[in-house]
Amino acid sequence: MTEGSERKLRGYEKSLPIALLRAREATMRRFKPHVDAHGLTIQQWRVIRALADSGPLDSKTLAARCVIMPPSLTRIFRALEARGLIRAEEAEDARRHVVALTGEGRALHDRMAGASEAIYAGIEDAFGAEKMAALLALLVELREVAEAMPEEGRAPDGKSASEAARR
Amino acid sequence: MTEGSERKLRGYEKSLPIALLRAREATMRRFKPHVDAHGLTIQQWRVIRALADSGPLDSKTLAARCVIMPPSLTRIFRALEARGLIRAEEAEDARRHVVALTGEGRALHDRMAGASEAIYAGIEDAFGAEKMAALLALLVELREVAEAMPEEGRAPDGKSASEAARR
DNA sequence: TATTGTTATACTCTATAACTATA
DNA sequence: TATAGTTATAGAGTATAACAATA
Repeated sequence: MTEGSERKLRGYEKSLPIALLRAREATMRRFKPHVDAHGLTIQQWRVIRALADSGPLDSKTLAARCVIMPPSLTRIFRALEARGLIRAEEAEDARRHVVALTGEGRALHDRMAGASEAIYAGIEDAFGAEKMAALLALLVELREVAEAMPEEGRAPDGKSASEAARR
Repeated sequence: MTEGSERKLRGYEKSLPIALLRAREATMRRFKPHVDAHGLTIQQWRVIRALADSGPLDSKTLAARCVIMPPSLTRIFRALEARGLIRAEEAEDARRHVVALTGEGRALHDRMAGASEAIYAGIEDAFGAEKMAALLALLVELREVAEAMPEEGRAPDGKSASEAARR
């Protein structure tokens, strides 16, 4: 009896971005105390994990992979470098800022990885491994689909849509 | 050839929180220009949608449903109230701050709903309706599972875990 | 000229604690 | 005493534009 059931958009609970947000919030809550305890922010931890997983990376790649804006990354680099966890690396292209984990950074990552895995395993146990795998696959596919989309709902040229969005 | 494949945690790409974040980022990107164009922040739009969907709500409920911290909500209320989009409502319990959409707020919501649905439909078309439904169901279930979990990996009393997290 | 990244700037949100007022 | 919310405060990230350096 919400009084006006005429135009409900899609039911707040069934909105995809909101469902993604809430699911993320609920799972992140499990990891955050662990990350906090090591004096890292969530974003800093993402950067460290990406580097541990892929080796040295440049700023642009990290920005995309960690979903962090370049200006934020600059600050995060400074903070992690000041703690001796990462260091700048030589790059063929001198424009690129490539960073790598130091030994200390790798050690911190490895130290944190165990507890992180345990938390993950707890969630997977409760949720079910097959569902977890299915969910991950769907998330990756959704991301690819959404990234491949032009701008609005259709139009594979992606020009008129951005204009429409601007006003 | 990342040089050290010994301890990979889980492969950055297969981390659930990161997959959720990236999927959300990719989909949000479709909606953001639309929300921007109406002078709302994403969080403000979440509040408006929740109110449009459920009728008047108190601060605590909105905080949980929109994943917004109470202090942020206070500020958002002020901003939306200043624009005449919401108003405070009487509550039996005088401690509660219940807000409702005004006519103007409802009108704005309805005006935005069309384009929002179109964007949504575009994503659903590209992704597939069954997958979308499956994904939503998994997300809701994951959230419920994660929320029901104690603190760390197990222990259904949720005490020792929070202590462990503190140090 | 285009690209990569940093700076500058302004704003929003996060997060915690302390406080007020109900209940 | 416990709960709901606001205020205070500090800090981090978002976002955009402007700029520097390199390609």
